[in-house]
Amino acid sequence: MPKPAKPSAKREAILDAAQRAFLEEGYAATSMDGVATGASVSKATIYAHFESKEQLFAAVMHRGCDSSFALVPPDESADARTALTVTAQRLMALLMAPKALALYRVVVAEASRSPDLARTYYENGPVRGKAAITAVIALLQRRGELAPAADAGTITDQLIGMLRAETFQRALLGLPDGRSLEDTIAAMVETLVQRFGGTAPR
Amino acid sequence: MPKPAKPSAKREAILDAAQRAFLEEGYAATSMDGVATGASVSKATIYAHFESKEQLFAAVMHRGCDSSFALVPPDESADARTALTVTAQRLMALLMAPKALALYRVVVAEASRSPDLARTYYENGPVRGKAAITAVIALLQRRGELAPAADAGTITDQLIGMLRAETFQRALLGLPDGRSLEDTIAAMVETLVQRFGGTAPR
DNA sequence: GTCTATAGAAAGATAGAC
DNA sequence: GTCTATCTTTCTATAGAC
Repeated sequence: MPKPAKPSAKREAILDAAQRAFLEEGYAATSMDGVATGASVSKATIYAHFESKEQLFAAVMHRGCDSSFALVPPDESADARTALTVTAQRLMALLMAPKALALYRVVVAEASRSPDLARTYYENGPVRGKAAITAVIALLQRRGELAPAADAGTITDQLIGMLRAETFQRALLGLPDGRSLEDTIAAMVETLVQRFGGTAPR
Repeated sequence: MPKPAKPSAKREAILDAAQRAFLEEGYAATSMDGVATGASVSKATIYAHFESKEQLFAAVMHRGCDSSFALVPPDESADARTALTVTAQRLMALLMAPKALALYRVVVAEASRSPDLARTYYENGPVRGKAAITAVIALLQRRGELAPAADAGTITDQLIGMLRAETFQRALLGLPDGRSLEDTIAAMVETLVQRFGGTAPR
């Protein structure tokens, strides 16, 4: 009966070691022996808690997708440029965290073999992140700082897209930084403000 | 002496089967037995041509990165909106091809263990693609259809970023399409034209 | 639940005949 | 170069004692 998700010291150690291994090596290259050693536990103990390697992977990854993407909204009084800049900085801090990058790599790699995982990741990561940013954009629109020329969701997609263009992709591939993150953010803010700026200085 | 890259029927069959396997299963989950079967060849024959699984992987993937990303430029006479739209459509056709997606997944997954591969991919894919699009942007700037407010490289990054935002990410994760590609392209074109449009109608 | 020990299958790589 | 057969290691998973 390896079902109950009761917290237990060994169980947590197994999950932690497994997460480290799966994120670093990927699913196929991770061995149960390695996880056992990493958790200072015998292999049999792992199988007392999890039915199979596949289920251990699912448990670990779904847990990783939940531990969440809290995007703190900018101060209400901030003007458009400030709000967009702060939002961008916080989003990039989330996306560029080593663990977030590793999680993304594994989810993408296993997407075809673990569709549930891909969906869970998407709903908890990108979808939540987009919702948080859309709220910021919508607020700026209501205040007349951004024109309602396009709906908030579209603007948000463009914002996120422009941010992930260079820096994120290079990080994902393990390549050294190209242009600076600050420059990318500033260019993005400028484009959105010039495009959708309402009453703001022109 | 498994070095000479002499073309040979069996050698090509091995490379083809290996490519199929690596792109579908990933590096670790691909077995040499599977490749041998897929190529209708014995395992020993593979080792007569390639020193190890790792070298076979490198050969296959580098070949895949070369077989290239030719981005045909739009007609010289096209105006900004048309040129940007056509360029976007052609770029997305390249990025969304199933093989291109599979290649990207594997390169990302193995980036930390195969830095050379990541670099090769980046130079042959994203870098070439960006160069091609930057040339288009620069031409539009010289013709006065786009303002030189930002350098062509920055505009190109924003263009690519906005395109890859939603559709590409969902495809990468194997999720069904969200908003339509046409809408994404149209919104991107509008943003860039409104932001950088020079003498064009405003 | 937790361990040691091991079963049983599959992996990467090679020997040797042709 | 190409094959069959095999070596050796490593893997997932389990049996059985405690």
